[in-house]
Amino acid sequence: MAEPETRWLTADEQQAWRAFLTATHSLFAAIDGQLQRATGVPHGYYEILVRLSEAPGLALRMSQLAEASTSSKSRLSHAVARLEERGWVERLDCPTDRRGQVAQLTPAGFAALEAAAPAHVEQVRRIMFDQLSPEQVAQLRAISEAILAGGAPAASAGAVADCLAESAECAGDLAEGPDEECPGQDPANLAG
Amino acid sequence: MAEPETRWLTADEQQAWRAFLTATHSLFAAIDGQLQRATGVPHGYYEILVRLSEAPGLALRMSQLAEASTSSKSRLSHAVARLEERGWVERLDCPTDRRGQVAQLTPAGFAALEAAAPAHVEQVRRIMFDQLSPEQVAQLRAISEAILAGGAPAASAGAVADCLAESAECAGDLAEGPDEECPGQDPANLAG
DNA sequence: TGATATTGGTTGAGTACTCAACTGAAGAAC
DNA sequence: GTTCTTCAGTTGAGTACTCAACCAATATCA
Repeated sequence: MAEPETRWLTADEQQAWRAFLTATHSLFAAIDGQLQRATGVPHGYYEILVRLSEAPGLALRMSQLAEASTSSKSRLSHAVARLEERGWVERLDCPTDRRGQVAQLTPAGFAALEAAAPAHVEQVRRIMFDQLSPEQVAQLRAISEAILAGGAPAASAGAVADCLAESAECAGDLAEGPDEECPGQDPANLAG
Repeated sequence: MAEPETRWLTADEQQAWRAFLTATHSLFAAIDGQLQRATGVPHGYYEILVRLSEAPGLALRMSQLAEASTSSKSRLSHAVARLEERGWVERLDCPTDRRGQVAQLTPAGFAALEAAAPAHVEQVRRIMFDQLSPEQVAQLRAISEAILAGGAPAASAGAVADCLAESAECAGDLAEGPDEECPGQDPANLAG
């Protein structure tokens, strides 16, 4: 019944871990700070707006939005409440399930997102991509996916795709968003 | 006077960015959750204890501890106050600068750290290192250092080393910590 | 049909973090 | 010395997140 011997980190692992901690900490501080100053909302809220902007009808069921933005239901509920106060998001009853709520991006929210995106993307690029070679970008992606695959409890890419598809069914009826000029047309540029 | 054209992310960059966001989010949630359940304090507090445990005399000036744990002065002040309530850290007046405070790890704090370390390190290993090849670990470290070097406003490794050295001068007089059996003896294993 | 479990989402309390304002000591300028 | 500036650290207000408790609607199943 001996305790399994702790597998301590090697010196290399330790240095990698600390570099990772420091880098991510300062990276997120920089990303969040810029968004907070520019828009008054934190990065997590921006992510919500982006996910909505990419959804059919600019709308998603709460639980699916939660998954898509890697957020707990509680956190999302609080966040959407704040965004609703700002007039950037609206809550609507889901017609197919009376328990459900659908969050929809308003025109004002859409405009705010459009206004904030260039500076945010520029910041992401400055802080991260300008510092990395294309090979490193590919490596980082592979590393991230390996970590995600390794049981860390979060939405897989597949699950996210699924819920976007599912939500169309429910959100389709409601949508009347500003569909033209939608940045969602090129869904790969808002940098979540 | 034309706006510089926004350098939008390419599809590859976008995918890397989102994978990175999702992976770090779930990784930190897992790390923090485990520590919170096991010790009742968040990962940031654990980092503070680790830095103290590695410092000469188990003590550091507040500002240097702040740099070493990539924390703002305000955040550190709040955190140390909480740790002091728990009896894990003590605040002492700095003998060479009457403005200064020195935070010192108490025996109870040391014991708490010692008790928490194995499970924490195991968690870091499970979530991260078990998922990555040695090459990927090296890559991640290089990537992290590149991001850090690229102007993200945070303490460089050199600055941290400096402040550990400086603090010895001030903390030396006070120290009477549990120096034997100190995990700081092998400073590469507590996984910050 | 009616009892139970599950799902979708909200709420409130507690905690941590950020920002700006502040105190008091140390250095610098003169 | 006396003033001015900077530095070290704390404080309080405001905000976001977590957890657990909760309500209401839907499935499940006898």
